[in-house]
Amino acid sequence: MQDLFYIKDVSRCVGKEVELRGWVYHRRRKGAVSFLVIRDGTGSGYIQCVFVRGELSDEQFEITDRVPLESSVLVRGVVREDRRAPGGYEILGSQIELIQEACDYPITPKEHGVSFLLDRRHLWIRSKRQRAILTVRNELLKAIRDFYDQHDFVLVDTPILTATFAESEVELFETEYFDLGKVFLTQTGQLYLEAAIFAFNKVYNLGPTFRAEKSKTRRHLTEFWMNEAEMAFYDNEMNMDLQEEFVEYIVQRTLERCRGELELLGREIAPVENVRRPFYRIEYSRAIEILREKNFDIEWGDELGGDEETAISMSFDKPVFIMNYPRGIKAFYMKLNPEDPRTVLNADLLAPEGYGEIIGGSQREDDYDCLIERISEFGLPVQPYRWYLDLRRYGSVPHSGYGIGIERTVAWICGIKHVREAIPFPRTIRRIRP
RNA sequence: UCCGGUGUAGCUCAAUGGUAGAGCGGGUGGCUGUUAACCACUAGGUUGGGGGUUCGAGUCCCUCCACCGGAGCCA
Repeated sequence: MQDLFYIKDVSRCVGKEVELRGWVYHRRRKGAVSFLVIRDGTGSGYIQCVFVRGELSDEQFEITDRVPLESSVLVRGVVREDRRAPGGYEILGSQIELIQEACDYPITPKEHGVSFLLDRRHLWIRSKRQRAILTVRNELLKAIRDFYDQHDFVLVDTPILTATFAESEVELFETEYFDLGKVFLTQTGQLYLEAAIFAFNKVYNLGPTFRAEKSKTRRHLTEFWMNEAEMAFYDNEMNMDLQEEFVEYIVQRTLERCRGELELLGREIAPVENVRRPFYRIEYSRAIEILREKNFDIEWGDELGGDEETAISMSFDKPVFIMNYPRGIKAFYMKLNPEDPRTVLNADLLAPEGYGEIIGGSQREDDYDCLIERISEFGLPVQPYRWYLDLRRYGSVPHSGYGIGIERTVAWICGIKHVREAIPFPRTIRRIRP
């Protein structure tokens, strides 16, 4: 097969005749010279093609002057360096073929509202900013997989259709499952990862999860991606140590590979560079004190809402763990704190700059009887958890794990305020298309 | 579900209760180095739907709808 030319390789092709295949991003004409900026989706992805009347047929020159934006074209020409060209390289075009003429592309180089753009998300992802964000997402996911590979974790894919549910109050999407009644789209693969540590010791998953909550905030999607990890013989401290190493790695690796994208997005780089161990660790009780000092009307035992999380995360210049929440507001599977049984051995990690919770983690209850008690404390039926309880009967060990929200992490790294731009095709309460 | 906000040209937005406009985009023409090019001309509207007040409603009132933001809940 013949090698295709890609814009990302342009610096290696100076002086060569190339065949560029891509889409018209921008068009200008100055008299007998017309300029087409073509993108092909590779690298930074844009190159200026220059066409001079007389150097190609009138018919072809006409195409360069008329071709609508986002039409697909093939351009033949010689690559050269030129200071006047954006990016420093351009193609002096000798031939152009219109592959398909785009008709009335709806997204123009001017401003559009978010609603308009989300209705055209299938086209919007071609834009510079959206490509930058999705590139960061891609590099972040690669960094996540590499981290686990380097730390002897095994990828265990957890099911999306499930019959059990881990946290009672969360609303789930339901569907009828043949003769077996109602099943749910998963909200977490954690219980399955807990089973898998007995086979592989350290495991992780990476995939979509679903919440039917009617949330309408910048932090929520109904379908979002989560990475969860579960480690045998880890206590809550070791769990936090690992999360620090993990977050530092994925953030710094992504920064290293996506500095250009972050600059394009206008992201301030210093706070991202500052994401280095150690992070801060405070008790839930201390968090309540801090909030009361800031005049929040909050009592020990209350949930931390969005505003509270923002206030705490703004108080620290690095991510901060909030440890040992009251047992009543966290999930049944979390191990009670032996030093203060009013609380559990957990930690939520809040990203700085007001981004709020990106990780929730805990040590799990590993004692059979305690777990049964906790299930009933939450008013949950024991039957669906029979297999999960088995794990406490056949070689139970102390273990811990966590889950990180991919879109929230992407939004934080990119410095964008809404998670819906951090996923290619967002699903929200009001949006299922495109 | 609750609270707040917004619906005017393809898009982004103006318009004291008194003739519905601009910029961009589209179309036509001009320009031999443009950088969101520029210049000239041009087409484009049941002001979200319905009802009401008024001599007169984009503007005020009622109602419905759609969307946005936030709360609750959560990653």
